[in-house]
Amino acid sequence: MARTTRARWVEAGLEALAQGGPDAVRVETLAARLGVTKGGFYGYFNGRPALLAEMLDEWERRCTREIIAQVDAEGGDAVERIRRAGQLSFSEGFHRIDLAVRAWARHDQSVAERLRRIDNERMEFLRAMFGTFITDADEIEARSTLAFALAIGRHFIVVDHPGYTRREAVHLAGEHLLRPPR
Amino acid sequence: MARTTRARWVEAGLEALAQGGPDAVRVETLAARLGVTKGGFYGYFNGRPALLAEMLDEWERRCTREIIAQVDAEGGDAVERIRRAGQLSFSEGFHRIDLAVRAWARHDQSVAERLRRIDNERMEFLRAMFGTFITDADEIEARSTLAFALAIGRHFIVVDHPGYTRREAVHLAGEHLLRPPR
DNA sequence: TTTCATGTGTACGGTAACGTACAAATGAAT
DNA sequence: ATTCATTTGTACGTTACCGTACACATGAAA
Repeated sequence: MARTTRARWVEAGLEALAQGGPDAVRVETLAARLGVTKGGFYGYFNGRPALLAEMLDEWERRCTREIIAQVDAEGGDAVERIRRAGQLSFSEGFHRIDLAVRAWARHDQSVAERLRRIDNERMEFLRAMFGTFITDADEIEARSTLAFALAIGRHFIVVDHPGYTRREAVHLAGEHLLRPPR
Repeated sequence: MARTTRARWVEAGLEALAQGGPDAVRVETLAARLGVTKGGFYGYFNGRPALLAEMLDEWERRCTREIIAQVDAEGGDAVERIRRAGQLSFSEGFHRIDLAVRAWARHDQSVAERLRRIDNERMEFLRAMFGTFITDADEIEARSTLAFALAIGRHFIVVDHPGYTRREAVHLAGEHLLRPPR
């Protein structure tokens, strides 16, 4: 029967990770959420660490394939593609897991290495896009770094923007980066 | 004898927080690190949650007072002050706790509220500084947001900057924000 | 229908914490 | 030196979790 269950453990794990960080990924807690006991778990996974590893595999897979392919598919000009990449890479549903992985990477070396691969890909994409309307290498690097930092940082900053909604403020910041060079 | 011990529990707690997040703040672990048992702990604190609360009090105190006062004391022109504020607010030793608190705030409402107070103060400071050489309100908000995002985001991004050191890349990004408006 | 593999529940033992109670140590005041 | 308050160590009960063992259920194949 329900042999889909393996993927469901991973899915539940990612959900728990997004909500409460890696320490919230507890075998028995997940089991309860799935409406089963942990009985079956150890048939699928070689212990909790194995689940965590598979969760990261799954997350990495989602980031790598889906995002960039989707942006390339839709096309558009440089500015349009940067906007889309930003919107996709850090859209709801993705970013919750993403941010949890980032926090996790800060005190786990092996997670940090996986994240480096993902981040390098995204950064390359940003450089390529900025490179379509900026020639100066320093400026490409500066704007790419700022764009990435904005995409991530905004979720870790808890601040009011009097006179603006949060969305507006972030939008202004994004537009600032997309202005043509002088 | 050692009646300073209360502050030492808080200090050890902040250290553990910086290294491993709030879940690493365990009474018995801290005790071991302090070379005592947890015997005395419950004389000072009304349980683990009370320690966490006091840790946040202490962190908040340090952020609020020390940083801005120090910047105001040293003076300098606008650009100089922004640089100093950035360097101080997010300097080694401070930022480790800071980043842990940010990650924590993402799944704890009460922590998020404390962080909001701190972040609002810092953001006000950034706006004031940018306001000394920029008049357009939108641009002030955009640059302040980007500056803050850069200060925080850079620690959550794991990326290589081919041709640049990490430091250089961040520096380029910072300088980009400090350029005079057109 | 019987057989069989597989997934699941139950039960167990182990570990790491929390928090409490109380006795022992220890520094300071008289 | 004796007393006292404070701090600390030890012991205990409790909870939450890990991982293992094994019996039971159940759907698919013979």
